[in-house]
Amino acid sequence: MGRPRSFDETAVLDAAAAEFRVYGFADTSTEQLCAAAGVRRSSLYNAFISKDELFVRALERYATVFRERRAQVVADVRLSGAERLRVLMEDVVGEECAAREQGHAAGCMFVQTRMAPGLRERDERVVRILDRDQREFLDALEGVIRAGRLDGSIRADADPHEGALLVATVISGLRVTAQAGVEYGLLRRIALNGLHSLLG
Amino acid sequence: MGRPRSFDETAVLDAAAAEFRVYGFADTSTEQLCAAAGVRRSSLYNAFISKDELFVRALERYATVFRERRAQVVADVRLSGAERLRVLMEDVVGEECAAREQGHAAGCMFVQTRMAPGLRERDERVVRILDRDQREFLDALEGVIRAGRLDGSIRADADPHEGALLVATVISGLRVTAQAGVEYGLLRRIALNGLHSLLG
DNA sequence: TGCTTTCTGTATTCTGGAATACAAAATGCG
DNA sequence: CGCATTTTGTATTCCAGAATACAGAAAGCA
Repeated sequence: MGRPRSFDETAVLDAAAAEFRVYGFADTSTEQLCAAAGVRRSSLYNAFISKDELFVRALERYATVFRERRAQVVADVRLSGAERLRVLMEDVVGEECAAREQGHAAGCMFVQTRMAPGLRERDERVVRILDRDQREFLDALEGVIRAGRLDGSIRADADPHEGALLVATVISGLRVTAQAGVEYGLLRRIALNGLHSLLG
Repeated sequence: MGRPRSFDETAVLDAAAAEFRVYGFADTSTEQLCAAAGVRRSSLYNAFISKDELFVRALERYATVFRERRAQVVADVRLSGAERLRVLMEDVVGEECAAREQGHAAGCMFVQTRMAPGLRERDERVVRILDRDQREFLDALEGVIRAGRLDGSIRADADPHEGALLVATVISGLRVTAQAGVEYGLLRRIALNGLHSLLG
């Protein structure tokens, strides 16, 4: 059946996503992608058709990785609703700070892409992925907030839909603020203060 | 003295900033800039040396416009501290929603630029502008929060420095969330909920 | 040992868009 | 008017980086 692939397709997608989320689509060259993934250009173009196509697939991959990580926390019934929210925030802050230690910012493919109209127009799949992920995330958050209201860890007068949007907003904000070089502890407190209307 | 400029330099910078903040540096072509500013390419290159140079100057301009708008609100002693914060949020939400009516998103040159490492590296002035503006904004916010604590409109236990960073974070988050097409009233409530730890 | 497919490596083409070059008309000023 | 400088308009150059081409070597499998 011919020589098999010597590289792992999803590993390449992960590497590509890691580059894209930091430098954005336009400022990531194909050779940069090759270097990051440890794959020759010919192989890259053979496996994925073009830079655009690779981007879409990397975005898909990025979305599923995130979804799974989130699902872990969201479904963790050992934690109260409030605790689950805190862990989610913790993850974001940790990720950003860890990335900063390595020199560059973590970035976020969603934030990057959402702020780039050109990218969204280039391929309708991009919009679909973004929208689907956003909706799923908000739904999950709503569930957590409802759970928190039941177990008493979240204010009873908190609107789940509104609360979910607030959490998402604060997370996006943190990703931007983190670029300015705010230290870990402070960033963490900001995150919690942002959710004050939920956590009381 | 030769033929004078037929266009207003700052008007061009405003137009350029308007394009950049929506489409970002890479996805804004020079002819797009010419069209937006109503100026021929030759004139553009004559007045501003290059696209890079134009970007830096547009960013500078963008910063001063924002600074002045903010200063208006921040210095308005007729309003309580809390009210001033509310007006600042209101402005952001209004701007984003107004832009959406016109089809495209408002975007934000600061958010765009801060999330683009390539852009920051291209010119040290970019970093300087970003940092200076951020510091100024945070200082102004700190002042407002202190004032609010004195006039009783803001919780006495709110830390000014932390609070300022929270406001800035929520604003950045709103700019991202707004891209997802959240309606005005909801966005407004999110903004206020984000400041709950300050406003009580 | 063939057959097939992927890999390595390098060289080449293609292309969008930034930047330059002029020539000629326009405009203000002394 | 004559000088200086900016505009208009088009045509051209230039370049980074995406994409293609292709010739072998490598690797699996029947």
